[in-house]
Amino acid sequence: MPRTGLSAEELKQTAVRIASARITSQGYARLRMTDVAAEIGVSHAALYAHFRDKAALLDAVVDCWLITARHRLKEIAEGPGSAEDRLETFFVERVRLKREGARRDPELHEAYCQVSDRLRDVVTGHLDDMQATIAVLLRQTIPTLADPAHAAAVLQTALIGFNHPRLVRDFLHIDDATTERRLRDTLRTMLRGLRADPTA
Amino acid sequence: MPRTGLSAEELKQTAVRIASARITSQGYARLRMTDVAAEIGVSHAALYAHFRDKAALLDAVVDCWLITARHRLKEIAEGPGSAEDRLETFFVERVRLKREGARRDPELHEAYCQVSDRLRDVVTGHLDDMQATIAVLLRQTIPTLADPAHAAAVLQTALIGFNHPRLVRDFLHIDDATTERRLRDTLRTMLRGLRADPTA
DNA sequence: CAACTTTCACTTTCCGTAACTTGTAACTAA
DNA sequence: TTAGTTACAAGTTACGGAAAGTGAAAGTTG
Repeated sequence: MPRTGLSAEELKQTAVRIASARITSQGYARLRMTDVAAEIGVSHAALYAHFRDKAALLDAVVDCWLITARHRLKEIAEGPGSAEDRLETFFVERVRLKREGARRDPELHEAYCQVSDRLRDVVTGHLDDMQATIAVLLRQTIPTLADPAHAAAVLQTALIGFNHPRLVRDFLHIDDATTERRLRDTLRTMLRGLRADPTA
Repeated sequence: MPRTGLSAEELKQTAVRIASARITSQGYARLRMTDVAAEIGVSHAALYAHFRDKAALLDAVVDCWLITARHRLKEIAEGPGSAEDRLETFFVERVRLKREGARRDPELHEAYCQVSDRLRDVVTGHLDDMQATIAVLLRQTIPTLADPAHAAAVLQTALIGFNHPRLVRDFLHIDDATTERRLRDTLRTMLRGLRADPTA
């Protein structure tokens, strides 16, 4: 039993929780391993037994949020309703979650932007997962699609303006209804295009 | 006749040229009114007779480049070939110009990003002009379109990942051929979608 | 009198230095 | 022997004062 009374997993989760709270209250730029460690009651060096480096702690913080989002979006993708409705709801909800997150907690969103900018595994893995889900939904929506994976990639490209973390932040000044309307217009136009030529 | 021997317009253009060169050689962040003025051979305060403030000089620098791009793109839009070919070439060339600019002169591109981030008139005006041109090309490409202006806006949204100054810079690591292929795929999917339902 | 310069107040940046932070290795305690 | 701590080097940030920059107004020059 470790001297802290916490298992390795418990200590990791405590560190993530504390780091997350400190980012929210003091800003992304002021996150210190020394502060997190002090709040747990260990030396800062002890954290390196659990996280490879500071960036790994940040990854873990962001991953916590991405996991929550993934679960919510998986529920939608696998829930009731037509494939096309689920696909549309998936995209709308994904944007809504992101905008809400960026608005409610801009510093945690900045952490996400930083991790995303550096193409860290937690984010690229998340994007791969999302894209795979979109491909599945596309195949269900347009069964004649020759290459659903390619179509998913093109669709993601067309919707990057709604989903890219930095653009999400930059476009928060545009109201939710307008954003959602444009998202639906763009998505529907893409789907009609994919349907019109499923071999492309 | 002014003491510098330059007309007001000549002095402005000299200032823009010098500022542009200094941004390129020393970086956007190190542009100083005092340096530009010294290079012209006037006091820094004399520049304020020609530019409202430093931001206005920056606007003029960026506008210089935007005007060049606009001319090139207008040539394409009004040149030979089918409307659809012109439309596609317009988008491909626009992206090519931006990527080339960002690659060849990253500091001037940063100036553009800053001016764009602040939603300065020179950039919003440029975007309006581009969108109007796109609407014209769309009407020629799909004459049944109920609202070409709206369709142009939706199309711009779908292609923002290729055109947004900061994303242009971030995606330079992706090779030109891949970028162009994805751009054409996305554009063609959108056009098929617009054609499939021109009232949307 | 137009086109400058000089001067000024305020703001921003630079710079040297001290303090802090990160990550590692040796050491210690339970 | 695991789970820490301490000490350290190298790197980064904070800070205060000096220097420089911005923009406006008064003054000067051709």
